Amino acid sequence: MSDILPANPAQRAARIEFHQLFNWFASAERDLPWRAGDVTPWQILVSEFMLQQTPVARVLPIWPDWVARWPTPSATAAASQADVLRAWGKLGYPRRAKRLHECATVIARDFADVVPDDVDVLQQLPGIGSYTARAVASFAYRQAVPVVDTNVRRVVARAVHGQPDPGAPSTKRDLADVEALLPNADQAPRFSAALMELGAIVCTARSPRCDGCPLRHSCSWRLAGSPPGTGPKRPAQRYAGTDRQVRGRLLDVLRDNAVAVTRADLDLAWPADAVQRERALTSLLGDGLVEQLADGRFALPGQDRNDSTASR
DNA sequence: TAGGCGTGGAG
DNA sequence: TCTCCAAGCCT
Repeated sequence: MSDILPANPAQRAARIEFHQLFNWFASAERDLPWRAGDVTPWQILVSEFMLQQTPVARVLPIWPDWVARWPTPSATAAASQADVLRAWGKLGYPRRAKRLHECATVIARDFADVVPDDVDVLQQLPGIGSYTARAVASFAYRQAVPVVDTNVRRVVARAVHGQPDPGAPSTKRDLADVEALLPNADQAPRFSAALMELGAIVCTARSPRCDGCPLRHSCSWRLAGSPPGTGPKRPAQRYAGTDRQVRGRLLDVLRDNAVAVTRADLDLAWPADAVQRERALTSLLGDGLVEQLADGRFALPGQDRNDSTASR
């Protein structure tokens, strides 16, 4: 059927076997709750925030409770930052939670509580970059825009370009690559979802399951004999002992305490290195993820100061 | 544009 | 144990 070929005949040279891909997706698609039919654009946006650099398995237990508690931008905006940061829990990169809250505030205030459907408008919102803007436009609003995440980049690198791994990210080139593959309007969102799914569960970074790949007969990388990659692009990002770990420890203390804590409480979270601890705390204050009260204690921003020593 | 930013599971 | 990596964004 021509309707699932690339819209431009010249682009058909790009070797993605659409029928195979769609057929595979029809049976292999994971039953993820944010893909259900009654999910709103805002709730899809929430899932995209959570999925930024965080595996599906970790988002799965958080998202349903979150969207039940705060179903709309205005409901989210009405919550305190402290409540949002606690609900975010240990998903990681808590700045995302703060930006999600800011994003909700802007949408409630400036967009009548309706998530914008324009990629360029979306991308101006806090915490929304190229990928997230396009994911919302495509998955929530069914637009035929390219959606490029790390999975798509990897699948295209292999299936189309015959490379074991994607090159350095280049938004412009990556978008052009996927644009050239995109089927016509109706099929585009499902195509993007299928490509991402393929990258997530078959064409994986570490040990691709090529035997079960719907593109195995046309994949350029496969046809080239699956030459090995050259290792990670970005040098191993260590975690143990870094400021990020210290920030995580400090924030963990604050999440666990309903009342403001003292500096001594924070010292216990990272006793070994006072200099590093102070640096981490300063950066958290700078990021607006922690605030210091007039009495010197520390709390999550907007937290109730329901403590005996609080003057009021 | 390179590097900072959490966390934990898999190999 | 240790390394890699997971639906990125921001400066």
